[in-house]
Amino acid sequence: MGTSYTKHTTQTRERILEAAESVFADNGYHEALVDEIGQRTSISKGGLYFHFPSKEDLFFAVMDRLADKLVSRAEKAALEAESPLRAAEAAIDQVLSTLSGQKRLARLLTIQGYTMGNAFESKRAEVFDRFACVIGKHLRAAKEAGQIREENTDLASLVWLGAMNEVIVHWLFADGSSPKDVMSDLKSLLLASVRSVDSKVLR
Amino acid sequence: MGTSYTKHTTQTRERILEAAESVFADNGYHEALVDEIGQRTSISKGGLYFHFPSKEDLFFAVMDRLADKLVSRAEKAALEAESPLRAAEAAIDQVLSTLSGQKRLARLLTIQGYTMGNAFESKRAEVFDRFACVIGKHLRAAKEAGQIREENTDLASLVWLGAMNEVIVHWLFADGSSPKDVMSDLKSLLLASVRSVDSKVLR
DNA sequence: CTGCGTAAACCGACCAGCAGGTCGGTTTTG
DNA sequence: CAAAACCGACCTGCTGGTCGGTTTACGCAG
Repeated sequence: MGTSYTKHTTQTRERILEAAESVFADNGYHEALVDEIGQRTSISKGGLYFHFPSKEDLFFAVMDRLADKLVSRAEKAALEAESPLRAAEAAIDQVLSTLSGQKRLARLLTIQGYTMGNAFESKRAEVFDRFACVIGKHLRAAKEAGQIREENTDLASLVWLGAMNEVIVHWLFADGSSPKDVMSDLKSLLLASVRSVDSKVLR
Repeated sequence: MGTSYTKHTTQTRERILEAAESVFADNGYHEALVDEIGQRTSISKGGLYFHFPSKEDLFFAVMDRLADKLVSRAEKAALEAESPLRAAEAAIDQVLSTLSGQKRLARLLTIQGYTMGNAFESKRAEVFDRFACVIGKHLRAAKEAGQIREENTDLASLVWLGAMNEVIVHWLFADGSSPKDVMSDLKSLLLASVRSVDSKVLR
């Protein structure tokens, strides 16, 4: 598997990423100290900077890694679904239930991610877009399969994503109901938002 | 109207808030310089600190002021609606169209707001909750009026809010379609998510 | 197997400079 | 003439990043 660069190096990088993830998750970007990552890793600052050129790059690497994990989970779950719409459903289901077990990760992805200055903006866009694409793909398929009424699937995936995000954020602050508890309600709301109805639209 | 504290002082405070708003909007919290606020105001740092005890407090004041403005706009718009559901619709309509004309404000409320560390978290929760309440109030009324099917109106308002937020954020990054352009699609999505249907739910 | 030399990996004391906050003094207001 | 309002040079803590030096890993010759 390509990337030989001594197994040891790769392991160390991974160790750093792991620790960094937790430090960033706890404190957000600015309040996270490089030194603390060093402490938790038992790697000196110099060592850290041997593997990553800057704090910012390290942060990006952490986010990428996280997004990779989650997106692949979501897509895997989607594969096992028996219809496009179910697939989209499964994707958000997966993300929600994963995150609801890991407050810190949830925090990192939704709130802390922002805690950088302008530099991060495009990164946040990138990460969120990846999720939006996963949802969008299945929604588009669902449209072609006639499962949904909504034409604007891009917008719909944005809405779904935004809804998820807000539910998570809300849970992070007011530790009331966990995302798991509202999941079924949430899913029916989101499904209703796009599903085709045969009845006349009344209002 | 209470707050006499010399008209002059209040004016100055307002001037500071105005400038601070624009500086924060441009740069986010961390990258905003107190000195720059001083520059744009022609008030020295000392003067600034006479009116606000810290940069953080100043930022909070800016956010509060902004939220006040927007919420009252939304509620005013809701008043003129002829049904609860229409009122909820009018509220988000108002917010979206206001923000779509002011990228910088939109930025401040959605993205830059986060750029503080943990200190801001509760503030962000507070501000967003205020919007959620406005929506929630009308949604609840709509439920009682039988206009909507959805039981969980709290969740629904979260979903609406999250959707709006995401649409705005997306527009801020990829400067494609403005919120105004997608507004009608968005509204039908959101309405569909809660509206009562007479047809059987099929899937 | 052993020793050796080179380069990768790692160390940690130190630096730099930035920006929030202070404070003694000055001006304005009433 | 107070007291409020304002000034702006200065201070200070903090923290990302550096860098010369040390240790470890590893290929290779003897």
